[in-house]
Amino acid sequence: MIITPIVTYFSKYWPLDETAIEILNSRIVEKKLKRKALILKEGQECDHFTFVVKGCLKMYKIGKKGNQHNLQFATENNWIADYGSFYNHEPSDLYIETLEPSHILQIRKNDVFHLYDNSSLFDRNIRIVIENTFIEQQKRVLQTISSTAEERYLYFLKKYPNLSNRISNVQIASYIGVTSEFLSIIRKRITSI
Amino acid sequence: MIITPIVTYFSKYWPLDETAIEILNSRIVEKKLKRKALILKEGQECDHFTFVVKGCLKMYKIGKKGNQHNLQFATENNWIADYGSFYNHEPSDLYIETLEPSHILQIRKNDVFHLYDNSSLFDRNIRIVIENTFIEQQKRVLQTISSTAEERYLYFLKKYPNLSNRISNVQIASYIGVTSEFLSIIRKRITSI
DNA sequence: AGAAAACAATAATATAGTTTAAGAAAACAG
DNA sequence: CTGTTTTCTTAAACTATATTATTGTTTTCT
Repeated sequence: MIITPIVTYFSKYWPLDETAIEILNSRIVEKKLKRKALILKEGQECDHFTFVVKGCLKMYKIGKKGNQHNLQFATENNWIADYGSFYNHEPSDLYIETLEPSHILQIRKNDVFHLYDNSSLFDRNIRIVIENTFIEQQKRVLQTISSTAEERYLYFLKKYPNLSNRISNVQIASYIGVTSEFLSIIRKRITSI
Repeated sequence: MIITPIVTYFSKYWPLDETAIEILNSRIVEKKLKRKALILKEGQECDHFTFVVKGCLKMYKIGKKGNQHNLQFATENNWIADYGSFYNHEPSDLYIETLEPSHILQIRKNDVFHLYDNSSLFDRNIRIVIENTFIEQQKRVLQTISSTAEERYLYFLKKYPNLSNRISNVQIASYIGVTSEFLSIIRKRITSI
């Protein structure tokens, strides 16, 4: 079944029952995307939750000077969405784009609400997903206001060891909030110790 | 009734019914605190949601060098809690402290879950509170990785005009992620234009 | 009211991070 | 497989921010 990866994912928390699986299965949209495909653009409303089966995506904002600032990455078994735009029905100021050819499963907004209403299991699981994202982000705020770029980089390596072998340093630099040139300097400093 | 401020607050979203009000009223803890009172310390589990009736609180982390980093302020009609510690039942690495003599209402963890189970209205309202905090924080992450200190300060002034007249620049500096000396320089630069 | 603590401004010096430019290596697309 | 794009590194000059120290002012506590 197409939704098996999601069922497996939720089995860690509140395993879906027959009913929930059936509803979910009838409302999922499967997509295979090539590299650099956009699934959300600034100005659009984020009207879907995306689950990554295979591949890698980034969510970013474009700043005044035209440079990208990465807010989040998502790889296998991660969820990605601009929850602010989604829940407040507002246009997003973010982009979501594949960094690799990717296989994703999406649930459209209407279907998310339908699932909330028809299965408290789905509701609880999604809440956990959002809570975890929230907690991650809180740590990140604290880190960005209290650590140096080098500390942020080392933390990133420790926290996402597989990611850092998979995406370019340009993307990592944009995530930790420095230029890629400065990340080069940091990397040199670290390896030369 | 003690909980009137909370009832009024929720009336903006999903107004509580008789039942919900009664349950809530029986499980609220009222506190009057003086300045510099701690309601959460590093190492403790955050086992309460706090609603500010009157006064001002800050939530912060203490960094390696002993300096405070403000994550959030809460004034009248704001909620404050370390949701990460609360939901994952983990010790917090944050402090929550009054900046002024304050009047607060607290709901202990057990009671929060009891309320979730017994009133879907309460459940929905709290979810909205957390969602909003989450969305705020997402904006903040983007800002810290993409803006200068001066931009962050101007944004803070615009966003929290009453707060900035009420708390010291030391606190604001700690929130936007600069030293108070550098904030002085920024302020001079701004007013001299 | 008076002592103690916290605050705000300033300046000099030091460090962290950006910008621009350029070239070599690696990855990608047709 | 080859031309094109992206990535990584380096360096010099520049800008943003931290650190330390000093001083006068305001706020808080008793």
